Amino acid sequence: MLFDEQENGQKHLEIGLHFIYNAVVYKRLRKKVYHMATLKDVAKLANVDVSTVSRALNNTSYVHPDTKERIYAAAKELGYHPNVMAQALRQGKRHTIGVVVPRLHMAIFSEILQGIEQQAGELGYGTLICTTNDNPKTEKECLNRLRSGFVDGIIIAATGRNGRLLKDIQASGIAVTQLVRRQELELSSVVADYEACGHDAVTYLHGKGCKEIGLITGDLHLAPYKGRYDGYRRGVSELGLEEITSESNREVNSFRYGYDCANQLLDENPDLDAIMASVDVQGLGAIRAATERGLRIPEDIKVISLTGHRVGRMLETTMTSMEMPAFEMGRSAAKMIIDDIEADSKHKPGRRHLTFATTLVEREST
Amino acid sequence: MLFDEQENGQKHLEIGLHFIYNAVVYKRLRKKVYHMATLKDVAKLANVDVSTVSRALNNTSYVHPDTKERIYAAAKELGYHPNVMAQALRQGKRHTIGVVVPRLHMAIFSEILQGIEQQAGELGYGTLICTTNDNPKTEKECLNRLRSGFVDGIIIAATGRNGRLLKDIQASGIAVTQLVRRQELELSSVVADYEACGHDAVTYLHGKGCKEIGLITGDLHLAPYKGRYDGYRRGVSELGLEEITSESNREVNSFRYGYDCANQLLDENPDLDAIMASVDVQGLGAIRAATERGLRIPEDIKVISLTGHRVGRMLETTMTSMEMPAFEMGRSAAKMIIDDIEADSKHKPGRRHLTFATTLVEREST
DNA sequence: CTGAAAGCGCTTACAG
DNA sequence: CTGAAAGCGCTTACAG
Repeated sequence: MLFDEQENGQKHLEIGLHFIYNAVVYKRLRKKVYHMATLKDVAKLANVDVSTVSRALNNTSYVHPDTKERIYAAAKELGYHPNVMAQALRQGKRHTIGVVVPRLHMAIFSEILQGIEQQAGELGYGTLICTTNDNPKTEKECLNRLRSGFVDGIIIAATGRNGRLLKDIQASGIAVTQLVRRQELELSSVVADYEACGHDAVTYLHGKGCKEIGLITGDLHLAPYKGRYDGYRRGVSELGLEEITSESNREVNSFRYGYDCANQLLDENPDLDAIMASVDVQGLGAIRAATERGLRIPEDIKVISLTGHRVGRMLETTMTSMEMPAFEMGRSAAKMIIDDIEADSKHKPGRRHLTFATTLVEREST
Repeated sequence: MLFDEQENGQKHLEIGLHFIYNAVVYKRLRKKVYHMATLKDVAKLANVDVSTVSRALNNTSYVHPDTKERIYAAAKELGYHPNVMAQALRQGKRHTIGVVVPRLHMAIFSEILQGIEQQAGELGYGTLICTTNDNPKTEKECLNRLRSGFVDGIIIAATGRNGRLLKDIQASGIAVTQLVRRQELELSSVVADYEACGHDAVTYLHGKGCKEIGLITGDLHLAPYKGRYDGYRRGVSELGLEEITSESNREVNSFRYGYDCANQLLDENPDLDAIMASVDVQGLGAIRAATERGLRIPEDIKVISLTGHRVGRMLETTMTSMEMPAFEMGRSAAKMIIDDIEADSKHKPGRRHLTFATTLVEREST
C-alpha cells in the first residue's frame, strides 16, 4: 500500500513493522544519593551568609573582591547551579515562554519555532513546547498546564475553541500572543497576509494561462484557511473565473488530504489546469495524484502551495509556493511577548497585531 | 537558483523575500494587576487552614465532606490553579522531562518526539524540548539550563562531545537516557540496530541485482553513522563488492548533502547502480541528482534511505527505506526515564540499553 | 478530622 | 560591605 491510514495519527505503526527488545542490563549502578549544592552549602564553605553569596553570584550589589573570590571558588568547587524553581518562585518570573502549536512534523511551525527559539535565547528566555494536534481538549490541557507557573507568556497557534480560556490567562497576568492564526482580536497576533496570498496565487496562475483553478481548502473557522479562501474568491471573481474548491474530512495537514482533494477536483473538472494547495504536504499529495493520472507537471497542470515549507525545494519537481517569512515571524512573536513580559506593569505595550507579507517563489511546478 | 545556502541554517531568508509590518494597535489594554489565587486565598474564603485545603485538593488524607465541599467551591470561585513551581520546590519533583535533540525539522526526531510526548502525558509528565543543531556548545547550554531545576530527567540525542557533563548530571540525581545515539555505555539508551540496518540494505540491493552500491555517510563519531557504515562494510565484504562511500562538509541532515554526495558518487563511479542514503532528506537530494542526470529511478539506479521518515511515502517516486519504529522508541525512552525517576532510591532499575530492529519497507525507488 | 509550624532554595528590603 | 529576617506558594510530619 502506498500510505498507511495513520499518516498523521498518534499510533504510527506501519504494517509489518515489528520490533524486538534487546534489553541488556550492563551493570547495576550503585545509587549514590547526591544532593545538588545549594546557596547554603556555598555560604558555609565560603564562610559568609547566603545573602552575600546571592549578591556575589548575581552581581546585584557590591561585594568585597576577596569575599567574592572565596565565593566563586566555593561555588565552583561544589558545582553550584542555582535552582531556577526557587528563583522563579521568589521573583515571580520564570524566563520561559510556552509555545503551543498544532504540530511540528512537516509543518511550517517547525520553521517558525527556530525563530522563536533564537530570539528567546538571545533575550535569556527558554521555550516550552506543546503540540495539540488541533484537538481543543488537548489544547486546553496544555494551556492549563502552562498557566500554572511554568511560563511567563504563551505563544499559540490556536484551534480557536479556547478563546475564553486564553483571555482568562491573559487577564491573570500571563502574556499571550497568537501566532499564524489570528482567532481573537482581543489578543496580540503575528500572522501572514493570507488574503493577499490567495489572491496573488490565483492571479499569478491566471497570468500563466490557467482558466480552471481549483483550491484545496481546510477548516474555514481557522483564520488562515478563511483568509486564503477569501483571497482566492476575490481573485476568481475579478478574473471572471469559476470558483472550484475541494475539502476532505481527513487530517488537514496531510499528504492524503491533498491527494484525495486533488482526485476529487480532477474527477469533477476534467479540464482543470491548476491546483492551489493550502499547505505543502497537500501539494505533495496533489502532485502525486496528478502524476498517477499521467498528467505532466507543469505542462498539463500546475501546482502551487500557499504555505511554503522547506520540503518544496527538495522534490523531483520542486514546488512553486507562496512563502511566509516563518523564521522572522517566529522572532517577532518572541520579541513581542518578551517585551510584554518585561514591560513595567504601568507601561504595558498593549495589544498589537502584526501582519507579514508573503512572497511568490517560482519553482518547477508552475 | 535551486536551493539557497541556508537550507538548514538559522537565517532563513530566501532572496527577494521582504516583509512589512502592519502594526496596528487596536486598543490599549488597561493593565489590571491580577493576582493568581493561592492556597491562602482559598483557605481564607473556605474558612480553613491552608494545610486542609492542600489535603482536600490533593486527596491526600481524609477531609470532612462538608469542609471538602466548601473548599472545592472556594477553589472554583477563585479559579485556583496550583503553582507548580512551588509544588516542585517543595516536593523535589517537577514531573517534567527534558528532551535534547539536534533538530526537529525534516528529521526522525519529530516522530520520536510524538511517542515521548504521548507516553509522558499518560504518566502525568510534561516535556521540555531543546534543539542543539548538533553544536556542542549549544548542547552544553541546554543541558546546564535543564539541570538547574527544570526537569527530573533528560532524554538526549547527543553530539557526543558532552559525555562528561551528562555523567555529572546523572550523578547529581537527574535521570539521563540516550536516544538514537548510544554515545556513552555508562548511560541508558534506546536506539535502533544501525549495523543490521546497513547490512540488510546492502544485501537487499545486491539481491535486486546491484553491483556498485554507494553509501552516503556522515560523522563517524556518531554511533548511528558508524553503525550503518560498519554494517555496509560487512555486507559489501560478504558479497564481494567494492566499498564506495562519499561524504561532504555540509550540514549532514540536508538535501544538499545528499545532492552533493550523489553527484560525487556518480562522477567517480559511472556504473553506480544504487545509492544508500543515511537519512531521507539526503535521499531526496540523491533522487534529484540522479534525475537531473537523466537517470531513471529505479531502472537505472536505485535509492534507499536508511532512516525512514514520513516524507518518503509522499514523493513522486516514493522511497524505499529501512524504517525504525520511531514512535515506539520515543515511548520506550519516556517510559524508561520515568521508571527511573519514580523508582524508590533504593531500587533504581539501573542502566539499560534497548535496541530496536529496523524493517525494510519497499517502495518505488528500488 | 484539622491546625500550626517547618522548610524546599532562593532574593531583597532593612539594618548596621 | 555584610548579616538576619521575611517571604514566594506549597506539602507534610507533628500534635491534638
